[in-house]
Order: sequence, then structure tokens, then C-alpha cells
Amino acid sequence: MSRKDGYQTKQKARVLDFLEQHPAQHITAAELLHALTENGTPMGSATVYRQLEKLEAQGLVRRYSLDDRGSACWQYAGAEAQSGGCMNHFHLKCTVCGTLFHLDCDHLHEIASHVAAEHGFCIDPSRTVFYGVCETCANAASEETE
Amino acid sequence: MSRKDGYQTKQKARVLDFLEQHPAQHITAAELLHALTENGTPMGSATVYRQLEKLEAQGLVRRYSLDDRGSACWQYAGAEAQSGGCMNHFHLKCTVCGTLFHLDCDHLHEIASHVAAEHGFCIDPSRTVFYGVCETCANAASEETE
DNA sequence: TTGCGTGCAAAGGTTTTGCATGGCA
DNA sequence: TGCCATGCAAAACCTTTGCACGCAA
Repeated sequence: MSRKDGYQTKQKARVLDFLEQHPAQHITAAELLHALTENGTPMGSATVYRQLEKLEAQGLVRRYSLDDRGSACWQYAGAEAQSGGCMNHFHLKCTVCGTLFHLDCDHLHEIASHVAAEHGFCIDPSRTVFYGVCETCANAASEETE
Repeated sequence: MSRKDGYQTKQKARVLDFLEQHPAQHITAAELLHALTENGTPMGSATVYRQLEKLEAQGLVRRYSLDDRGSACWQYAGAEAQSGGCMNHFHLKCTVCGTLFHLDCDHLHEIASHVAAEHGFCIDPSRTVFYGVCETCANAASEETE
């Protein structure tokens, strides 16, 4: 996968470098743009979006729709992820405080198997997000109610 | 919950009526606006957004981020949904063809229980969307590859 | 040299906000 | 009558696109 991935440019390297160094984070294009601009020569926003688009097509980064606002989030999904390392990884997002939890649990792998077998649908765990309420917020809510 | 829900206006009734009559659909604000404008007196887009915002706060409608584009989707989540009728309802979205499947399966209810018990996170099934590839698209893809 | 990548600016679409007016209670 | 809701327009926001120039191969 190194033949038709386009030219090797500074901007491309900087985007990929930053994402590689923040593998567990989901960052928005705006945050990425801001970080890169702070950390060296400013970059055009169009370039960031175009690079993300290409990197997504190559499977090196992944696009999420986590944000409650209109903005999408991106995450590095490099070598290990492609060989299955991160495929068994679900996300939980608290709809109250907005925190994103990472959940790697054997029990959940059954879901994908079950749905694939019974419903003919192949789930992509790394792209799926469970919405709900985290323990902290649930406790806070129950205290308020009482 | 009828005291502080604001005034009773035509616009509010029209928005809620339309959503009630399309309980299984996820529609965007633009579609809703278009449908309401076609079906009677035109309505300001700001009003639609403000009504959706209030209805969401009251728990009568639900907001999703299904669209790959920037637009959010809305769905009626009225009386029955609140008493548990639609809470056991998951969604599957095919990342290839974009089709949204509705999945009501007992096996999946265990997930919520498990995550709540083991991970202290209370999943809201009706808000959660599984991303993956549906049978049709999977078959189409394998044919192409071969 | 060729052609992709970049940067800037402008356009596109979605959602929010300000302000004067109209309608519910 | 008081106050919320509406409508219009303008703004804010995220993302995409057009075009000329620069840089990798």
C-alpha cells in the first residue's frame, strides 16, 4: 500500500504523525488543525480535510460521528488496528457528560457473532458507539431526583 | 408533564403530529421542514429547530446523529417509548448502502444488562446505532473481490 | 516536466441567534 | 396584559470546491 498513496508531503506526514501520537483520542478536524497550527507552520483547513479523506480511504484513520454538534471526529487506525487489534473495541458515550469510554470486553464480542449469524449483519465494533449514561452521571441524577 | 411545556401553538402541534405519524422513521430537520411546508402553511426553519429542541428536552422526540453529512435525524419517542416499548430496540446502519435496519432481539438485551452490571454504564438502546455491513452489501462486495 | 498537493478564498449546507411582531394563557 | 413563540434575516459553524501556484517524483 505504498504505490498509489500519492506524494509524500510535509503536511501529510504531520497529520499522520499527530494522529499516531494520539491513538486513543478522537479529535475533530478543528482540533487537529489547531494543534498543527500551534505546533509549527500553519496549515490550510482544506488540506487537513483532504488529507483526512485520503487517509480514511487508505484505512489509516477512521471517521466517527461522535460529536453532538455537526463536527466529525477522527482517530488513528494504523497497522495494528488493521490486523484486528482494535477491532474488538467498543465505545461508550455518556449522553449527559459527554465522556467517551473505551470498552474492551469479551462478552461484547458475542454480539457481533450473534448478529452476523442470526441477522446477517456484519458489525464493525470500532465504528459503533453505545449511547447511555455513565455511573457518575447516573448517581448524580438519582441524587437530584430524590 | 403538562405544566411547564410552554404554550400550545399550531406549529408545535404540527411538528409533533408529523413525528407521531411517522414513528419508525428517522427524518432530518430539513425533511421535516419540507414536509410541513408542503402540507399547509410554510413554517420558519428556526421554529422547527426550536420546537425539536424543546420536544427533545421533554423526552417526546429523540435526536440521532445518523447522517453521514452534517445533519441530525429526529424520531418520535412518545408515550409507549417512555414506558419501555421501544427501549428494547437497536439500530443497524449499513456503512455501504446507508440503509437503517431496526433490530428487536432478546439476545441484545443481555448486552445492556451486562454492561450495566459489569461496567456501570446504562446503555440507551434506542439511541445506539451499530455500524457495519448488511448482508446484501457484503455479498456484493465479495462478488466484486472475486 | 508532469501532475498531484497546497493554500486561499468562496461557496455549500446545517443550525443558531437577534429582534420585532403575533398569539397563547 | 404579560410573556412565550414565531418568522425573517443574518450569523456562526463545519465542510467542500475552484483556481493558481508550489513541490514531489
